[in-house]
Amino acid sequence: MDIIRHAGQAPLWRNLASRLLNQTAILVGRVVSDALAVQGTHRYQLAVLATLDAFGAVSQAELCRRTNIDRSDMNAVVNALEAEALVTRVSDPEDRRQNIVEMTETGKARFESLKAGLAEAENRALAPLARADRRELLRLLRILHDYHAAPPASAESPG
Amino acid sequence: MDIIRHAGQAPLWRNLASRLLNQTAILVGRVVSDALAVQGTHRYQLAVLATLDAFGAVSQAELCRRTNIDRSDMNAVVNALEAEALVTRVSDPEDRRQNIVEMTETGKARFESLKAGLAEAENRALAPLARADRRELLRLLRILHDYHAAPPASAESPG
DNA sequence: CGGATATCAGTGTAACTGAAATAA
DNA sequence: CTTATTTCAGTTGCACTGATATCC
Repeated sequence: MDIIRHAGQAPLWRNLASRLLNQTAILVGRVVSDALAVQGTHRYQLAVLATLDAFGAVSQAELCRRTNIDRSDMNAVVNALEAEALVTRVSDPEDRRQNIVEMTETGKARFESLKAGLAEAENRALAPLARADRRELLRLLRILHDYHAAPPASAESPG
Repeated sequence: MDIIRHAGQAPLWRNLASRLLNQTAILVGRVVSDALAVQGTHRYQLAVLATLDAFGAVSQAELCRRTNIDRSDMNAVVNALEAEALVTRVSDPEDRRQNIVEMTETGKARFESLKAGLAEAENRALAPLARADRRELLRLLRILHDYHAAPPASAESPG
């Protein structure tokens, strides 16, 4: 008799880390993206706002490195944020190749508002995991991520 | 002094489960997809072969439910597998709406060959994690996945 | 010159949607 | 008539590439 639950998937497939990561990322990502969409914001936009909040005004290239968003997409994201007056973009007088992107007061307010919705969404997304398990999951994911990710050059410690 | 490594990302962004899942899935997925590509196989194709290996001949709709691949994409995947003679597709005499998809001997051989390359790729992908950590990661991911995923209707236990 | 930046145009493709045809 | 399956045509969004102009 078949009393095994969640027997819907082939064992190999079910135990494949790559596939579990992919599927779970889609499902969890949907919860979070939906929460952001309620406030009319995109995942990429949150990345930029969070980075500006943490590091202050930086160039687009710097934003790319810190968020892992492509330079091409970053341009579009900053365009959108600028159109909503959430950030300003001014040419750096000391290096006129660069744009300095800075959060506006509106942007900061939006970011604070997003943080609240985000915490709630992540909480729903991680609902089946206890506190300790959540921390453990994040820890393991960070190890994997940092192992595979190219280090953000300008942010590395030299040692 | 700045001796913190991987300080390149904003704390919020760095600690967001949704973002870590997404990024890590991309990086790990790339390792695995590349390994499959060496054998001329797509991620979706592996999903189908693994499911057929575990459950025997089933319909396309059943494959969709068990792999979470869209019906539309599934059609294309089975087309490709059939073109390579890795599976056969015959109309079910008992329900002529359905196609019964079955692995050929060639398909079984391909699957065995894929399994070897796959194990090696997953091993490389999970390299920074010790055995216990790998098991723990899989366990946590499965909990999250199963919590959010719609259960594959026909495979659920009744209780 | 080389190297970095920002911008624009376009590619690949994973995931998804809508609708038609067929059959239970 | 409703529901399920397969199939085709098309859409959306994410990640990425190539080229150009500008500037250090």
